[in-house]
Formats: sequence, structure tokens, C-alpha cells
Amino acid sequence: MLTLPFDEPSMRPGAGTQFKANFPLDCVREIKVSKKESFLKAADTIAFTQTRIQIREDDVDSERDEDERDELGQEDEDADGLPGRRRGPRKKKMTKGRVDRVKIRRQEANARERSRMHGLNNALDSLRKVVPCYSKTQKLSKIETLRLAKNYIWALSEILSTGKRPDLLAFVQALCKGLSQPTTNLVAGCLQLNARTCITEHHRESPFTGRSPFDAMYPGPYHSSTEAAGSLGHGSSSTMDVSKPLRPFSSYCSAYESLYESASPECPSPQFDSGALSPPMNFNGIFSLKHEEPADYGKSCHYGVRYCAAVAGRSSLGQNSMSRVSSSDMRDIHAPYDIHLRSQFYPMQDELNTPFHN
DNA sequence: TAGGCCATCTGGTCCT
DNA sequence: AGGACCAGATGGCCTA
Repeated sequence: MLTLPFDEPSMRPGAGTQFKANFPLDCVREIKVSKKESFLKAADTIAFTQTRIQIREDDVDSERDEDERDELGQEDEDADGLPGRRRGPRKKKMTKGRVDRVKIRRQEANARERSRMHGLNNALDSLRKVVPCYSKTQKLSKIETLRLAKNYIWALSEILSTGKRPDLLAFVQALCKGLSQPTTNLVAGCLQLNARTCITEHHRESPFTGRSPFDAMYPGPYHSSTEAAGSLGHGSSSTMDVSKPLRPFSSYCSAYESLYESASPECPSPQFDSGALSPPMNFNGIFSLKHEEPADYGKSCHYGVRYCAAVAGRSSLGQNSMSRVSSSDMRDIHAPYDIHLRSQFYPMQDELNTPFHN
């Protein structure tokens, strides 16, 4: 499901301090340590605490020794009759206590660094949940998550700025721009899209003639032709022509530019080999960009941007789901990415997306 | 077995 | 001085 939970606590400014408290339980489960690790950690903690106590006692002793030595040194200097000869800060000797304190500080710094990286990974996990491809079974890597998020933001901002109804394929291509082939396959799988069929059919037609594979997904005025319906595997008649080569990725780039009238990010994109794509999947006219919903889905009033061709007045879906963020802002936007109040859309959308959830 | 990904440690730098 | 942040090094795990 393609959603933008702007209202999600972790997305709000100032929510960082409550990050752990608001974090979905699923994520907490994922980072939960095993019993063995818990025991080891507990043992380490005990040993560490004991060490600290011992070291503090040693510190007191060693510092007392240092002070005594310093006093002796001062006496020596005085005895030499050359006071003030030594310039600059006195280099402190690495006594046992000081070495131990350095060790402790290092361990504490390591713990902080671990905690910091865990927070970073948690943030990355939350990002994984809002990009258009999320699966617990096959997690996107860090770099791929960031790339996909960047593409996603860019594509959505283009839609908002141009107010044009984009081509589904171009949108998918924009999302996959710069991603590795496995990730591209994963995204295609998450989109429930027969990428290869879609691409080859798209290649056959002249691009951006107003009739896209997207048109085939929905009945009514947008259902332009039976050919288009076949191109996306509409209903149960989806077939995949594996003999046709994939389009080079660079062509996606130009197509996307012609659609959005601006340069796409990082163009030219790397050209990937035409590896195996997702297996043929039936496309029943319901488009879900995500396999799973956040745990708190529907609890709060989320704004979701979803790929939905149900333009107002053209289908019951559209009529029921056109709770715009701002009617004045969105009135002229006829893009299929309508913004919905998630709480209002939830029952229908849950029903529609049931077949695509993990 | 090589390569990718990841977690962790570590030292350096900057800032308060 | 101490904490945050960063980047390099290293070793483990997994997969093709």
C-alpha cells in the first residue's frame, strides 16, 4: 500500500524523544535479543559494574598517589631551584587508574555508539515501512531503502507540482531508478505488477499517449481498450511474454521526463541486465503498493497517498475515498494518487488489499 | 569461495 | 571533559 502516514508520531517533529515509546511493536520484536544474549549481557553488566566499583576505589588510591608524587615533584623542582622551567600543560602520566578510566570511557562510548546506530536502524526501519515496498520477509538493504525513499519523494513531489496524472509504469520506473535488479524485482513484486509484460507492452505503444497500462486497471471511461487490459494481465488472463527483451533503463528515464517535464533524479540511470523478474501475477484492478500496514494503521487519522484511479465521480471507490486534505489544494489534481484520510478509507481499503498482504 | 550486508569497535573531530 | 557524529577497520553471516 502506498501510504504517507504524516500523522505517525515518529514522523512528527519533536517526536524523537519519544521514539522508542511510539515505535511499532513489530520493530521492537525484530531487535529483541535472544535469551542467551540477554544472559550474556546481564553477566557483562554485572561484571562491568563490579569493575567500575573496583576501578573507582583504585582511582581514589591512584589519584592520591599521583597527588603525592606531584607534591614530591614540586618539592624536587623547588629543590633544583629552577621553578617555572617546565612550560605548557604538564603531560599526565598514564597511571593504572587513568588507563582504567580510559577503558571505561571507551566502553561507554562504544555503548553509546551502539545505541546511536540502533536508533539509526530503527529510523531506517520506519522509513522502510512508508516506502512503497515493504516486506518483513525480505527487507530492503539500507542503501536501497534510502534510494527508494528518495525516488518516492521525488515522484510524489513531481505529481504534486505538475498536477498531472502520471503513467503507472513511469511511476514504477521512477521508483526503481538506481535500484539494483533484485530490489527492482522486489518492488515489482510488491506492486503486484507483471513488470516484464508491462514494460514490453508499454514499449510497443507510443509512450504517454494518455493511454497507459494503468488505464486497463479500472473500468469505465478510463478503460480504453482490450489491448491495454491485456497488457497488464487484467483479471485472470495475464500472460507474460518472456521472449521480449526489457527496455533499457535509460528509456524509462526519458519517458519519465516527458511525463513530468523535468529531469529525473540521477539520470542517466544505471542500466541493469534483464534478469529474471517477478513471476506473472494476476492483476485484478486493485493496486496495492505495500504488503503490510503499520501496526497502528487506521488508529489515527492518517493521510495516505494511494495509487488509485478512482477519480471523483467515476466510481464508487472514488466517491467514497475522496476525502481531500485540502479541497482547494487538491481540486485540480487529477492524478490517480489521491490523498485520503486513512481512517475514513480503512475499511474498504483493507478489504481491497487483503489479497496482497503477506 | 567471493562478494554483499551488517554490527561493532575505534580513533578523530567538533561542539557545548 | 565529555558527548555526538563520522568514517575506517574488522569479523560474522548469508547467498549465488
